[in-house]
Amino acid sequence: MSAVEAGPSPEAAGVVRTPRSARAHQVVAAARTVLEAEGPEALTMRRLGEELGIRAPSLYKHVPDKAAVEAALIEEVLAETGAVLYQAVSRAGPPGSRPVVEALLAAYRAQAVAHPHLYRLVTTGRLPRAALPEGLEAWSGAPFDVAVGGDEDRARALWSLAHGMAILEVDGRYPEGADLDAMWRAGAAAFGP
Amino acid sequence: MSAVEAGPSPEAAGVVRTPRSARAHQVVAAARTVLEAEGPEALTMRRLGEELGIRAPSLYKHVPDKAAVEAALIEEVLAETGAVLYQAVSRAGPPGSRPVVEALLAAYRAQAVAHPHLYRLVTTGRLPRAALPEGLEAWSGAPFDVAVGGDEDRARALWSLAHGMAILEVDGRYPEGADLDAMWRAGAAAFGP
DNA sequence: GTCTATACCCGGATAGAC
DNA sequence: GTCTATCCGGGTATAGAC
Repeated sequence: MSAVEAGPSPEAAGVVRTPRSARAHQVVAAARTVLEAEGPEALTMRRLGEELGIRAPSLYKHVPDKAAVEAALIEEVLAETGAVLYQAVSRAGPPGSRPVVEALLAAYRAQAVAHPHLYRLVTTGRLPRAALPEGLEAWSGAPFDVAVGGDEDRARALWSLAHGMAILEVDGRYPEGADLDAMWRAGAAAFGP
Repeated sequence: MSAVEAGPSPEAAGVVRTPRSARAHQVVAAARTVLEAEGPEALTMRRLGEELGIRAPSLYKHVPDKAAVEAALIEEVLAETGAVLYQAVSRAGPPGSRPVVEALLAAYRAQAVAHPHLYRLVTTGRLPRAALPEGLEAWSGAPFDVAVGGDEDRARALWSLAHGMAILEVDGRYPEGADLDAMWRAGAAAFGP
């Protein structure tokens, strides 16, 4: 794992984004639109072709395969999420403080709930690391290090808590009447100093 | 959500398990074997037919569809996991104590790591609640209530932390050199009194 | 009541013509 | 760069043999 520090953008941290042709970019944009609006079942190559006014096989001139489209989407979302989390953390107070933990969790939850299908795509199953820019994954998670004041193990535990609450909320796993705001507060309290 | 209390078995808590024909039971057993050994891509109706020495279409005389097979598997695993977690919690010390939290997390992690494909099946995506016995889901999670001494919000946060750490570990999401034992300890410390 | 054969639909992907 | 034709694999409905 390369040493990447939290910051406002991946590029500022020395992470090199994957270059893509204009047409490939359109494919990825279409994929994002379809996935966000209609979910993963709708994300088919035929559907992406439709969206761009061409036949599905033609897509393969611009993009290697479906997995590559998804990887590109994951790259976009990791970069955006990392930036949002960094913003939240850098405004809330000194590293390691309770307000920072609260701000980080609030921002994390908001991202997940606002884009549930994207959130699942990025966080579920194995990550296609080979297709992602070196260092991007670590950079996007760096705000958690800031929030806990540097302890790696605690940072990973806090990230795990955030992901657990986010994915279970997005997947509708909590019981009907559960007070999710109160649960997120309890989570912040457990990691607040 | 019906009021279900933690206990050694779902039946003891008044949860009624779904009845199934002997042949249907064999189908579910085969599904478990295939899924555990080879993962979700291998879990196809044709493959289950092979396993039982019949053609795939014949399976539909015993089982409504593939989703029902998965739901039956989920039911089995929820019952088993709930029992294991109850065991762990009931031996470790008084409800709400730090040793109980540690024992619960250790048992939870062990279950997930021992059966990663089953763990993903049960915890990923939406739960097919309509196909599950009333109360089973709540019963299987009740040990978390015991572990935190009754606070619902804290119990849900602890469950979320456990799931977050378990799924990220099983999915290989932590960086190469991460000390996962230390992370789980940090998680327990956050929720230990 | 149990199984088989057949067939349909869908989705990913390739080959080769224009 | 786009097309058409085509293959493959997976879920599953139907018809009918025994």
